[in-house]
Amino acid sequence: MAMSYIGSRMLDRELKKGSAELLILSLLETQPRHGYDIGTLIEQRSKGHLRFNVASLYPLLYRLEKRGWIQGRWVEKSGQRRRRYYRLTAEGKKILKEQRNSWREFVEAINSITGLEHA
Amino acid sequence: MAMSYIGSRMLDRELKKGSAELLILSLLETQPRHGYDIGTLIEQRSKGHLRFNVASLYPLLYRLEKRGWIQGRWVEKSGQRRRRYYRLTAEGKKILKEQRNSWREFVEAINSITGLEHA
DNA sequence: AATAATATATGGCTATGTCATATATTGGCT
DNA sequence: AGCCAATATATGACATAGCCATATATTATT
Repeated sequence: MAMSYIGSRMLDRELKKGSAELLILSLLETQPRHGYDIGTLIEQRSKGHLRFNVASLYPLLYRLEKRGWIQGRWVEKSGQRRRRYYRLTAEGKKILKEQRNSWREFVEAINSITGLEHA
Repeated sequence: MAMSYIGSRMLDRELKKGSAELLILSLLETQPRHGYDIGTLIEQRSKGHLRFNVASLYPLLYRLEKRGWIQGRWVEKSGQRRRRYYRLTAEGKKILKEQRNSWREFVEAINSITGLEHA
């Protein structure tokens, strides 16, 4: 029944749903990357605050590819397991720009309501 | 089947899921308020950027009350439809503090990843 | 040989916002 | 009086997307 809410754990989980796409698109902006790389990068750069479960990450990559925002290709190298590298498409770049603006507006809106109510 | 994604509409929608609790707890910090008041306040203070559907708002209030974070009571006044006013409980204040910290960390984490990737 | 790290994959679960719709009251307009 | 907008709360069915658990396979380390 899932009875225990740790409060901020709950917040984190739900917030991630909205930011996952923006994170991935951002990381693919300058260079193609494979899934595992994206996952570890998010964890490292956020200093462990954000961690994506692989069961969220790979399905999300498939969705983004299906929508035409990213494009993947298999790369096989000797001495390495095969990897699927994703690059940002033209459409993806457009969406990234939109989502960056949207994110900024969202943060401002939340802060305007939650930051020191009386003010 | 929901086939069309407008990009940033998607981001907005999902992000709201994680911030709804924080918004409501924040608005109840200084004074008790009823549901409809909370809904309109969120819309006004965010200058229309955030708008909560009533079908999200009321069930959320019931959940928060069930968890003991807020406490509601009916108020009936002549010349007014009855309203249910919610106030923040001691537990709710604790959670609000946690969620504020969590929100700040979250924004920092996202910005550290999405803000100008090369840097 | 055993274990850890790398790398991708998926079925079932859960949480929560949305759409659509419903009920009631109050106030303003014509 | 009749109509409609705003106020105020309520709920069933649906969609989305991250999580848990588990699986497979390759490479590196002990």
